[in-house]
This record gives sequence, structure tokens and C-alpha cells, in this order.
Amino acid sequence: MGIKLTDVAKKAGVSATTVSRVINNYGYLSQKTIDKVHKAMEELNYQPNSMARSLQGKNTQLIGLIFPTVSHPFFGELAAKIESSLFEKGYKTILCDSANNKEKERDYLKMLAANKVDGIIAGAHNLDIPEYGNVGLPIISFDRYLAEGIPIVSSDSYQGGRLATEQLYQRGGRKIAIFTGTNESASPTNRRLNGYLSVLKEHHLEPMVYHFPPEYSPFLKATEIRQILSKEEIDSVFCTDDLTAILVINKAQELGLEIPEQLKVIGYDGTEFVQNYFPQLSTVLQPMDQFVDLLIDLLMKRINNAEVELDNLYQLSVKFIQGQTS
Amino acid sequence: MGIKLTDVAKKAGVSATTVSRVINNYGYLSQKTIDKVHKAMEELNYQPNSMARSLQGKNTQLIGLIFPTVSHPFFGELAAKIESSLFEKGYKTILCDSANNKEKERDYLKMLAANKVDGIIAGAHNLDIPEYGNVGLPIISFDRYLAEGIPIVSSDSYQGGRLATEQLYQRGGRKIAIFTGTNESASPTNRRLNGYLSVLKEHHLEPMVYHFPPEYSPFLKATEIRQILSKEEIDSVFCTDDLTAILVINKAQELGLEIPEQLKVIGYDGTEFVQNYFPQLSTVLQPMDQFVDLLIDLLMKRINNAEVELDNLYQLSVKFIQGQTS
DNA sequence: GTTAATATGTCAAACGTTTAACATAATAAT
DNA sequence: ATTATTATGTTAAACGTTTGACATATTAAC
Repeated sequence: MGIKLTDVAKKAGVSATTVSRVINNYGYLSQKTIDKVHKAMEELNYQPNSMARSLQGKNTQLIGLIFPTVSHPFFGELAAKIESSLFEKGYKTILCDSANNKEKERDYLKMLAANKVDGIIAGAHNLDIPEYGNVGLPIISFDRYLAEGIPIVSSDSYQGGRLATEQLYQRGGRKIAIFTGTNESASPTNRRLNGYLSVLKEHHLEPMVYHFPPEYSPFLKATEIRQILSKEEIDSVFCTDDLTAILVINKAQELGLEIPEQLKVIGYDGTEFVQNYFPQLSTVLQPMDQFVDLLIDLLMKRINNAEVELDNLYQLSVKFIQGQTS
Repeated sequence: MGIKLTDVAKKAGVSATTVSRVINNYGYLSQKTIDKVHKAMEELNYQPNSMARSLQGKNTQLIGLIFPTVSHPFFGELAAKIESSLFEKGYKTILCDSANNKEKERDYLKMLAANKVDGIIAGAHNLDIPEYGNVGLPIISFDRYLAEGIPIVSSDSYQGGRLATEQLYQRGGRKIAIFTGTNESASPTNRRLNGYLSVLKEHHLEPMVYHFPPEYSPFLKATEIRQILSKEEIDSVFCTDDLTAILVINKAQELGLEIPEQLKVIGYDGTEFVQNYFPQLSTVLQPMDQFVDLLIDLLMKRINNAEVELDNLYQLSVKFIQGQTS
């Protein structure tokens, strides 16, 4: 098929070993030879066959990325930033959208192993996948418990939950509801709820907790939100993600509720996207860039030394962003 | 390292060849042996080494996806759907965000070749990358001219441009501006502008064309939009993407302009995201699912037969969605 | 002019799988 | 009982690269 190492050797008038030495930079080499070989590689547009290299035990420079879906702005941004940062380090990214599908996630895990990726960053939301425990690859998790010994990077959700709820209270909210996902006790995301509950308790307020299953379509969710808003007496909502907050605002407007006078809304995530296109939203900003840096930093550590000791949980602090919805 | 074919053979009490026969399903095999081998593979959690397989000339089942960035909802959705559809066909997706960076796109092209992907779907926006012409891989392009012989899948942008502009006119717009990207004459996207121009000409109206370079941040773009809206006499804007339309709406609200009474706005794309979270926006719906099906269908054709004759351009028709902004 | 250091070459094994060629069993068909 | 068919095994080469062992040539150092 393509150009191979021996073609380069022939063209440069050297041995195959010498070409390999140039590529892998070992042994004695004169500058003249190095230049000659590089020139030949350029002229032939030679690319070493990754397959053959990694058969030899070389790294594939591939990283698997397992997220629910990049069509969600939060994960889209996270994936884009991770991809970009990895690229700068010479890694390529295999994208795995688990789509809240346990089977798919499992299949992907197998595939990534078969493709001998150097490591995995996983942030999907399907629970109980024991395979994570024994893939035998460096894995770092985002915002979710996977298995013993796999470090988790997340925002300080408890603090974030408190922060948002406290803000609603400060602004006069007394009937403060929380709209969140399904109960996932093992994952840090759930701590947003705990933060909310702790603040309500301190102020002796009655919690109003609404769970929305992740498989709900936005339309279905919006419909249910509308019902809740029209039926229940609520003056404030803490949504554990920005998109839900946007639905709440849309439905509140449909119902003629003044924001923030009649209904205060605070979201969670603070993606660049939402900040750019919904600047009015009050939200809790997750430190996206720090996530990316830390995830990759930890992963690189594990790749370079599988036995390195890492913490179980890294919690990055969040920041409240005051918009006009609270 | 891991479990290999010979381990499976030993465990199942058969020869390596037999295991290979089971995996690749050729030659004579008894059901008993097949079961025995499968059982051994399961028990050992065996995954054939993809590297070794593709060294043998087997397909890698890898597809490269080159898009500007998945942090943009349009490309995020497109990427997610393509990934999902490819997964069902047994392919894995290597994600390449070109980030409007020509060098990165070039590097990625090389990497994809080195990784022996079976094919590429490219929808980035950097022009003049001659390498596309001679990667020697099946490539299908989305919405952009890459090189001679590479089919383009796009929406019927000319029709879309006409549709949106005509709608604005019908609703009473007489000072109709267009907000679009930088002039890229070779790409189909530019035809949205041409559609706009043709309608204005028919109605003897003066075109008002504003170009925004793709490297502009949303903030910068928003600032400029605000200036334009406050200075110029405009009663309607056709934005060639939804996100720009959202910026226009936000800035118009800041300026106290009533929508649609004082300013009508129509976007372009109609992603599920925008439909879910900005349902009020009038827009031109691109047939996302048809894009995905066609892109993959064409790519598969090229993969299975490199010489297959394909059209240069596939234009899918768009649909106007009436919201409350026009 | 000897010695050491540097530079390149030859050769072959290895990575894990596929597959062709050939051999031999086991089973079924006549 | 002979023959054909089906099932499995043995062996070895191949994919493209890396790397160690060893040999030899060139250059530099004293």
C-alpha cells in the first residue's frame, strides 16, 4: 500500500535500521544522516505505520474519551478542550458517546482495550459497570464513581449546591425547589442535592425535591416543569444544570411569571456556551479549564507510572455567577 | 501483556488456527468447537489485538471525523449522531477538532493516515489544504469543497437563503440585512448569501451584507452586532446560523427593540438543541438525520469500492420553521 | 599511529494475528 | 468398504516496525 520504512531507507541511501534510529532517536547519528532521512521522509510523505509500531510495544498515543454525548454543550465543551489539549501533547482522541446506554459503554470499553489506547477519560453516567475495575488501563473519571482506585475529578458539588441555595435564600426565596437528575448516591453530582438540603435545614425550610430521569427528552422535561410551576407554590428553583434552568425560564415566561420577581432561577455548569448565549442566567460556574488540566495531568501520571499513588477524589471549587434570573 | 490468541487456543484445547478460524469465520468448523472457543474467549475476556489484525490488512474499523469543534451545538449534534450511527455499524470514531487551525487539520490528516483509518468525514472550515487531494483514503465532505473527486453533502443553501429572506419580506421586512461568515466562494455555505441577494434583487431592495470572521469570539461578535443594530436602519436580519441569531435577539432586547415588531430575526441550522432551548426562534432547519445517513452511506460505498462513481454535490432540501422572532 | 569515540550497516528475532498449503482425523454418504 | 465431505492440526510466511547483537568504517584525540 503506502510508503514504508524501507522505501525511505532506499531513498535516503541508508539502512532501515538507520531510519528507525532517526525516527526513535537512539544510538549514534550524524546530523548529515538525520537530515538526509528527514528529507526522504518529507519527499515521500512518509508516516510510520502506527499499527506496526504499537505491536512492538510502542504507545499508540490514543486516548479514549467516554462521555454521555457531545451534543450536550457541557460535554461538548469538555470534550473539545480535552481533545485540543491532548492533541498538543501528541495524542489522538477516540470519541465514545455512551448515550446513557450501558451496553454501548461496555462495548466501547472493550473496543478501547482492543485498540490498545494508552488511557481513558470517562465521564458517562451509567452505573454499575464492573468492567471499569479490570480493564487494566489508566483511567481517570470525571464526576462519577467508577471503581476502586480510579480517581474522580469533579467540582465541589456540595459547596456548589450550598452556594446556589444560599443565594436564592439571600435574595428572598423561601419556597426553594431543586430540579435535579435521578438519585445516584455514589456520584459527586448528587452532592449538589445534599448542599441544597443542608442550607434548607439551616433555615428551617421545607425541601422540595424534583427528580428528572436522564432519559427524559427536553420536551417531556419542559412539560413536566410547566406543570410543576403552575401547580406548586415555588418562588425559587435551583437547577443542577443550566439547560434545565433554561427550560424553567422558558416555561415561566409562558406562564407569565416575572423573573426574578416571582420566580428566581439558578443553574449549574456555566459553560462558555451558556455564558455567551444566555448571559442573563445566574449559575454556578464549574472550572472547566481546571478540569481539563487536572484530568489530563492525572492521566499522564498514570500512563507514565501505573503504580503512582493518586487521591480518590479531586474537588475543584466553584464560583457563583450573578445574572438577572435570581 | 494481555490475553492473546494462543492463550485462548490453549484454554479451549484447540490450535491457534482454529481460534482464528472461529474469529474470522472461515473454513470448516463444528458447532462444538465454535462454542468451545467462544467460551474460552469469554472466560479470558479476550479481545483480538486490533493492531496485529490491521497489520494483516484487516480493516481498522476506525473513521476519522474532522470538524471545527464539537463545542458548537451544530457540530456537536452532527458528531454525536455520526458517532452513534457508525458505532452501530461496528466502527469507532476518532474525533478531530480542527479548531479553525489549518496546521492542526493538516496534522490530523497525517495522523489519520498513520492510524490507517478506513475513511474520513470532514466538515472543517479551513480552506486550501491540498493534502485532502492525495491522502488516498475514502473521504466525504460536509458542506465544503475539499478537492476534486471528494463528494460534498450539504443543505440546499441557496434555497435556504431564499426561503429565509422571502419570509422576512412576506412579514413586512424592507430593510433586510444578512449576518454571515467570511466569504468562502468555493463552499456551499456561501450560497445562503446568494439566495439572500437574489430575493432582494427581485424585490428591488438594497442588500446589507455584514461579514463576521470565524475567529471572532461570541463576545466580540455581540459587541459588533449591538453597534450595527443601534447605528443602522434595519428591520430584519437573516443570520446564516442560529447562534448569531441568538446574539442578535439578546442585543436587540438590550436595546429595547421589540421582536418581531421592530426587528425580525431568522436563523439557520435548526439543531435539536436550539429547538429545545430557544423554541421561539424562527429558523431554517437543516436535515441533520439525512446528513448523517447520506454521509455514512456514501462513505461506506467508497470504503467498499474505492472506484465507485459518486456525485460531486448532494444537496438536501431545508425547511422553514416559524417561530416568534419573525 | 594507536586508541577511543562516533557513525553506520547487516542480520534476525519479536510484537499478535491471518491465511495459505498441506496433512490427518472423524463423520457421513454410497 | 470405499469415497467424499467435514473438521481440525501443523507449519510457516507475511504485515511494518523496533531493537539488540555484532561488525565495520569513519573521525577525532593524544
